[in-house]
Amino acid sequence: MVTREKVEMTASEREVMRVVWTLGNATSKDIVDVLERKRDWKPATAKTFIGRLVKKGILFAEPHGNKYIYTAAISEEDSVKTAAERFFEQICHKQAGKTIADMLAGATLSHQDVELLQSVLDDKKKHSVDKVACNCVPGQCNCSTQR
Amino acid sequence: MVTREKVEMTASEREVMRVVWTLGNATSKDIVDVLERKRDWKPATAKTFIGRLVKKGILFAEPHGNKYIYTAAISEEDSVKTAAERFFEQICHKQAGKTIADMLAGATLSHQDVELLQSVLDDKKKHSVDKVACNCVPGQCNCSTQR
DNA sequence: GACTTTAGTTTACAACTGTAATCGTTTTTC
DNA sequence: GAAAAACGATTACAGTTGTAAACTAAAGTC
Repeated sequence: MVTREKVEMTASEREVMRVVWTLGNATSKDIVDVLERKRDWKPATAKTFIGRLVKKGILFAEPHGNKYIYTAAISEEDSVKTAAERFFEQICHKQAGKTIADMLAGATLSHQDVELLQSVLDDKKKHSVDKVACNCVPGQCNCSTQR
Repeated sequence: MVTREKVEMTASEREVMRVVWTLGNATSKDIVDVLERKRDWKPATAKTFIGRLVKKGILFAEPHGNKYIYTAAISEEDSVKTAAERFFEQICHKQAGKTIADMLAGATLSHQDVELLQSVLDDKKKHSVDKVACNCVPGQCNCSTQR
């Protein structure tokens, strides 16, 4: 099993982090309560994930009396960005555009989102290339035969 | 452990599938060769993943003499789409726009990609909303306090 | 102060993953 | 046709993940 440079978390661990990101400071009770309702987790289950996140250094546990106040060691934005990167590492660079277009098509967007996207896209227009370079090894994509 | 409706695959299994998607029909040798070079996998390792994919029904194994010709049971496009959906299930709907914008900013795009994206975005403009509805349980995002 | 609740820690345990060696057959190859 | 190579199946085994009970110690409650 390969050691990952960037600490990554599982989907379940992310559930815990979302509570912490939302609240800023969270007690285990906060986390347990939210996930008991959302995921029907027993308190012990949430605690297991809390413990694992602390061990991984993704959650800080500051002693506060006899218990802890938990805070996030990484921002939600960074974490989502890292997860997105990992996602795109699994597909050919040439497919990124089409894939993002699919995501876009499937998303519900606000006017503000659309504006932001338009400005990013405008910027991309200035830097778009004739052909996106393939990052695959031979046999893992048909770049040569692809348009 | 929850049973997933849609069959999903791990990153390693996806490596195998990419070879099959690329070649259309692949022998185990094709797969072994590509991944021996790319990932330095021993032949046995690739074979394990082939076996698991067949068992999951993601790979078809058609007997051909004494060996098999492997073909994909699902298209790469569908598979990427499913993976993307799973990704977005993990974050608040309200963050989707920003997240897609980040992905866009980080991607290398062809002129054609930009055109496609522009047309999707144009369509989105017609259907964008004032406020994206939050899909989170209380305590897992700050919708009320967010712009 | 005895009893209950709460928080954190330890232990459990099966399924999933990554990584492969070994084994039993076929198929080549000389 | 005997030896070597190739292929698929079986077995192995440690680390990860999901799910949680049990245990321990502190804190609040009557």
